[in-house]
Amino acid sequence: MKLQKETSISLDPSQSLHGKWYGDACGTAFALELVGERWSLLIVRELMLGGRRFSDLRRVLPGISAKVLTERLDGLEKAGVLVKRQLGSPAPAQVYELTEWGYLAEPAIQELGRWAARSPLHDPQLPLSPVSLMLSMRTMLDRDAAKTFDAVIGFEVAGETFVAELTNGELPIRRGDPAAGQVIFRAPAAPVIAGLLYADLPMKDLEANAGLLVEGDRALAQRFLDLFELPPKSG
Amino acid sequence: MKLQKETSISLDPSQSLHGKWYGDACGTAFALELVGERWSLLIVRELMLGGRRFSDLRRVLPGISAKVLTERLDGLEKAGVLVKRQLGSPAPAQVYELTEWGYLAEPAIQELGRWAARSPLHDPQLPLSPVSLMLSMRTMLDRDAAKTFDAVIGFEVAGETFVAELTNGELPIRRGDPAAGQVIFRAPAAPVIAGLLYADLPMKDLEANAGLLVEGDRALAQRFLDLFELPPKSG
DNA sequence: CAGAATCCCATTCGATACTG
DNA sequence: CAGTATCGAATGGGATTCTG
Repeated sequence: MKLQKETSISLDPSQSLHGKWYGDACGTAFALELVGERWSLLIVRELMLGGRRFSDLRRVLPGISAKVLTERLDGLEKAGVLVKRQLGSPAPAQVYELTEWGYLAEPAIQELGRWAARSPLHDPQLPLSPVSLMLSMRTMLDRDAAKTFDAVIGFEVAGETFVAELTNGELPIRRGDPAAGQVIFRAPAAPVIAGLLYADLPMKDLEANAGLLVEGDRALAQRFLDLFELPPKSG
Repeated sequence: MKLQKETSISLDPSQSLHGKWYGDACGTAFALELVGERWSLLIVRELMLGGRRFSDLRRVLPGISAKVLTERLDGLEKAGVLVKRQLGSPAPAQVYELTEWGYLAEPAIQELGRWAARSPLHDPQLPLSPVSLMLSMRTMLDRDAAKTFDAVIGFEVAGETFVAELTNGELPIRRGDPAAGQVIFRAPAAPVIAGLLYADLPMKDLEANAGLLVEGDRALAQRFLDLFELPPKSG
């Protein structure tokens, strides 16, 4: 009798996914139904560059409790935003991964970030996760200036590694070995790189006192860094 | 014992605007700090086409209580998203209006809506406010197809009136007398127009049984309607 | 009618402790 | 490591009432 509907999602639109329904066909309202709870969108953000494990998420979301993380992962899975995958290969482990549709949330996340960054109250000096940093680069890239610029840049930030491949004004980023880059930035924490990108702090200073390490073509590195800037503050 | 926090809002960025802080420099996290609470973003949405009064907001946000609306308006004012203005001209009244920066949230709201509309779970048949409808048109407009098409369209939806002026693939919308349009759509409720735009229901049917009224150049009307479509469902 | 103030219950949060 | 279980405290928000 109660086959899948119970265990999966009720498609009855009068039923909320989490009990609080705006009763509104507006896509924005529905989006809030899906990811409007505290922490949800930040979890999606952290998965945006590839699947992560439970403990990874706890680590990069300072302050989230195991209980809430469990609840949110459940909700997001029911909403079709992510899937939980069992990896049994080397050691048994489970990974949470965005669905195809989940990945499509990136523009929304970016627009929210771009907007908030223009608030006079925004403080860019706070801690930042490696993924946030990498995504912010996609948001803040000056695409026009980048059109005539190809480069492969490696990153190692707080132990996580990425490769960014600038081509045609696009900046795909994947997890991978940074040694593949013409330039490699290594930093013990994301805000160091953020200072470089957005506060225009000199490489040398950060190398001297913030643990930054820049390997490879330094001129290319600087040209790359100049492609990024925060949107102007409003008000 | 703990007096200071509750009596006022601190602008110290290490202090939350509403007591729950993500402690994250990521713009998205800060956006959620500002508008992440239940109802907040929908209030912003409803103000997107111009200031509204307390009771207007209560009417178009079915289910919000006076208490919560008051709290959210307070919070949004402190966050710099909106301002409360006293109009004393004809009758004393107060209007909530977005700040310049508040208006800049439209792309974020639209991207969220566009994303959610692609969910297989989204039901476009629910109630819809007039403002949601008008904003959705800006989201779902096929800008390429619209580039070669100029038109002025009037709307009267559930008693609210708007003028949309299609030019250069842009669709500015303001409140105003719909009689200014070459075509005027009148409908008792927003979903009627939504059916026209997104479900491709025939004008004639809706005129016959949903209270739709189309005045003016009907061929132009149909051409205009053809410019809109929902994004493809994902998954 | 606009909105502040109060009451009150259900929900939610986050910390800690515990389990396979 | 990947979660459950539990519990006290805080918050959410609906209903109602009060003020101008």
